[in-house]
Amino acid sequence: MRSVSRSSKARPRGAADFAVRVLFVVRRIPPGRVATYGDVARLAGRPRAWRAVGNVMRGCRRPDVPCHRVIAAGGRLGGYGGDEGLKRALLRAEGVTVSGSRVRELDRVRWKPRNH
DNA sequence: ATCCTGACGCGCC
DNA sequence: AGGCGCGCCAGGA
Repeated sequence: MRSVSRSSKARPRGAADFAVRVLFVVRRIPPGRVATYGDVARLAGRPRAWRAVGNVMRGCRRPDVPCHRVIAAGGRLGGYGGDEGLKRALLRAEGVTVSGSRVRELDRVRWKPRNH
């Protein structure tokens, strides 16, 4: 047994590891599907770090990271650098029905990753 | 180490 | 239907 005694509170991993995980998760979201900030937080290993997820998204400007597929809870679009219209257009282009600032039938387009 | 800021979530008015 | 406030977490000054 590895009596490693890992401190539950302490983060043995790298400091910016959270951001890396978040980006990794977002990159796995397939086209036509969306995930809420809460979903990403949970998949990244921090169920209550939705806030931080948003901050990471804010700094993510990479083309390989489909940050437009990350929306707010309840199907609300959330932010997108102030260009909510662009986010809406991108989602619609992928087949996601968006009404106003709200994604319709969230349960249907919500990305459900398999338990790997 | 402390304080402040946020592409949030959720309840309540 | 909106808007407000509080709680949450990570990063930067």
